[in-house]
Amino acid sequence: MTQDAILRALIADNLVSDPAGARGRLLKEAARLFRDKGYERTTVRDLAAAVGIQSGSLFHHFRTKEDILKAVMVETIRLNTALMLSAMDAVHTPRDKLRALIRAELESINGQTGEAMAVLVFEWRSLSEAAQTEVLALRDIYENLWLDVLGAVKEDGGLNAQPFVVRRMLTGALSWTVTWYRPDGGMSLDGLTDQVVAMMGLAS
Amino acid sequence: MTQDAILRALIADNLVSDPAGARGRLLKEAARLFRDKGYERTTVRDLAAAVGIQSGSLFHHFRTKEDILKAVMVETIRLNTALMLSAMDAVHTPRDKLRALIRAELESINGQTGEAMAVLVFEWRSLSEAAQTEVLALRDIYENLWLDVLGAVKEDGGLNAQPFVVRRMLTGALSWTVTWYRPDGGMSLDGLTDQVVAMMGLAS
DNA sequence: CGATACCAAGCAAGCGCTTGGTTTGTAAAC
DNA sequence: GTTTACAAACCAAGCGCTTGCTTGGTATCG
Repeated sequence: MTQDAILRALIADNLVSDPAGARGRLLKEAARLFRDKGYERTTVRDLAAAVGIQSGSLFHHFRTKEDILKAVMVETIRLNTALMLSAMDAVHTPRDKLRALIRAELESINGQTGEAMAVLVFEWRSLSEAAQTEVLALRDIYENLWLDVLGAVKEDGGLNAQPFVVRRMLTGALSWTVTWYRPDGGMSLDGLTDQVVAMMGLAS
Repeated sequence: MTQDAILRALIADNLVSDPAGARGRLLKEAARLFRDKGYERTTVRDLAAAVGIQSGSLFHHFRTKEDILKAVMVETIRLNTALMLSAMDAVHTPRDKLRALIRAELESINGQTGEAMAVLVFEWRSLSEAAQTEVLALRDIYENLWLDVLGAVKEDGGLNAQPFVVRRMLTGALSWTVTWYRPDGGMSLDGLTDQVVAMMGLAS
């Protein structure tokens, strides 16, 4: 399945909003504003202006401002979990799977969904505790996938550290690329993936 | 020099505030509040209450709320640069120096100055651009130290990736520990350092 | 006596969100 | 094939509250 096909399937199942629709457009603008200015500094008036409506009209689509933040996060996790599962199907050795995971996460962070992924990392604390719990449950599938693959690579002798520590280190390292990596610079996403693999002493 | 001696020297030079004084106590509380609730969600009333004064009285010590954030960041960088330079003096091979840097940064993040370090990472965008530029200049010494050591390790054959990429990956990975690592859990700071070194395929 | 540290009170601006009413799209009823 | 019905989408206005910060005055202490 292509990335577009995956997106369309999720839209059909009502798991993510169509970016062409009013709700989807709002979420896209919200992700951009939340990343650029932070959730707290972004006002409902900013959000409304970004999609060309009055601030009060926002509350026809979302109950609260926080619901918008939560929707950005939930839909991003859903999309990226699907993309990641699909990327895994294409390869078969543990090391290839690890590379595929790294590559897929770098693409999430620095590609189309990058704005929303940055929000997921940096605006986490702006969610109420109740919402955090909800969103966390969605991340479990995603995280267990990583741990399984890292465990297999370790079995294989390609890793000396503990999988759960490595996963957390990679979460930080890969998320952080959003602050410095520019896809249109001198290094491609594949090149960046190579660097991460090389850093782990897993030359391919 | 012990860590305490370094701190005292900096206080004497007026480069960081004495934690016993009014200003130092406020900065300590500010770091804690900014980390726990975020800069925007922390009000000047919160800050004042934390040190037991009226909100208006804050502005006798700091011109603006942003000045408090900036002071937290500046003093933290000064202290940690000094600690890191000192840690480097104790060892001599490139690999030992790298380990010392990793260990020192983990200690900055998860030890005494952890609250302020988390603020440095997560509240960066809350600084005005002018203040960001100022603070960035201070980080240069610190960062060049890393690049020199990583370059030497690469020369040594202990590294396959590019030093500047590795430094950025490590920045992310080590900063991120603040979200999950607990010093009072099952793993010591030295153990965590071991894991990072092992992950890089640099078993010691 | 003068500087330093603080308090009590409150201002102007901006915030999330509500309200009551109008437009727009759609589909059944005649 | 026009009319009627009705919900969804939106606007204009503004409420109640919180925000960072100011002001004028009062303790405290070398």
